Amino acid sequence: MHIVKDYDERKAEFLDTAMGLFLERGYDETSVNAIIEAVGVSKGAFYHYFATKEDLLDELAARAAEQAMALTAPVVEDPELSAIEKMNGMFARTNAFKARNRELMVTLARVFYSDRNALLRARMTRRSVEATAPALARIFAQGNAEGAMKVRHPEQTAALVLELGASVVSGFARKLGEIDSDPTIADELLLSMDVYIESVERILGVASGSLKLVDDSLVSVVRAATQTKGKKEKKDD
Amino acid sequence: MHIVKDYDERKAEFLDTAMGLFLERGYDETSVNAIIEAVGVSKGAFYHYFATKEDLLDELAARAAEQAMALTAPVVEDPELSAIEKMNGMFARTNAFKARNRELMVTLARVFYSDRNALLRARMTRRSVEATAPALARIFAQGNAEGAMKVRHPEQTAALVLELGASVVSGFARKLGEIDSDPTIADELLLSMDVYIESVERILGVASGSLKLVDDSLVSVVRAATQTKGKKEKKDD
DNA sequence: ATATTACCAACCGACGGTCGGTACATACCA
DNA sequence: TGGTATGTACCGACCGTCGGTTGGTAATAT
Repeated sequence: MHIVKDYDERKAEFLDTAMGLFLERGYDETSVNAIIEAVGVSKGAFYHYFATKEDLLDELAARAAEQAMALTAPVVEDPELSAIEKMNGMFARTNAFKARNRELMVTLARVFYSDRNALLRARMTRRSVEATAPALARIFAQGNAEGAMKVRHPEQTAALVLELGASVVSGFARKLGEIDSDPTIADELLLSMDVYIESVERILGVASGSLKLVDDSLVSVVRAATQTKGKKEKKDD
Repeated sequence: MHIVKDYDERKAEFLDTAMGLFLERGYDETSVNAIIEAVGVSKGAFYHYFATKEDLLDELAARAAEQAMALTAPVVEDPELSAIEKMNGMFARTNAFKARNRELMVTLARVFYSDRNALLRARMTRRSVEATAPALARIFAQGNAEGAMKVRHPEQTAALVLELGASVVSGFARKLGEIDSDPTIADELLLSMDVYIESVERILGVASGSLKLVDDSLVSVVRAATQTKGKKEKKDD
């Protein structure tokens, strides 16, 4: 038997399947054999498309970063919006996306939870910081010009804010994983989020309360995640 | 042949040797076989002391965090000092340590440079944040009481500041690794450091310029690192 | 003498990756 | 229209190495 497919189609098939498995079981714990079995092809086919297993991981991270960019591009490029409106718009868009893809987000939280996925996480964070920082820096510069922000070094600050966001998400997810059935954890998580927002406001020198980075939809995702985790007591191995 | 050593002594031997190899070649790229060969013992001996390879990594991270704590403890516990003095004292001590152990620091920068060491990095960061955050939170509370700081949630903010520091160091090290022989890179690194300090000042609500987190000794370490990197063009395989 | 600890080294299954070869699509020539 | 040449998608047995296991032995303590 010998099924032949279009190059891009097959490649996407590998990428999608691998992403699913990585989210499920982690990068290290997902073998190339598992991937080719899931796709239904041979080992040779895999190495026809990717030089190494890590190469696939890289392409995955790049793709994710691209998609994240595409999500916020319309807001970032809108000349009508003020810097603060752009920031709020960016977060509103990503929050809406998170709410729309609740299950994916809860699963993705797991990736960020476990150190198992440290490599996957590092790659994804780096790629998305690199992709997003320039646009964010431009927003900061605009904010300075508008008098709404006081950012002395937009580029460095943009990277810093994004890295900080990744750290917060990481700690966030860790809490999600560590709890067993603590109903108050959701509030604690939202508190962490608050601290992050206030910190960003202070870093940028914007008025307190002007950044609206959390909305009801994100809150509901958090609650859904905590409830999901609370329900299943020890379903894992 | 059968060499018997004291438990703690042999264990420390494993830890030290493994640390050296991890710093040199990375965690994943250092096999258990390489470790036992370097120590000069059998595989059974290794697994007599550590349940898994990751277990060793954990103990390594814990030990590093402990050492970092011990370094700053005298300052943190000094009742004579103000909160800001404590912070400056903590950094001064760690900077002095870095200056004293220049080579180790340059090597350590490599660990933070490459994604190869993502797991090692994640573990070390997590451990040291966990170990340091409570003390830092107490300093923040003290700063609030003294009227020098405005930190609404000391514990969460402490964790955030430490995570941010780790991110900055990470980006820092990446730059060190990416350059080939750019003499201006040192200035760029110090600028990043400046942005970090100013960000922390803003997050804590302290007066601008009151935090002295960088001194000449750290600057000299940075310069040494950039020069070292600049000299050896492509010695690595 | 016996139990416990410290260590040995052969061995295991699974892993990431390689390689010589095969099925298939397309293009060119008759 | 049929034959053949060429590049590419794919196959699957195989390789060395990995983390980890096991059954045992030498040293020490009781």
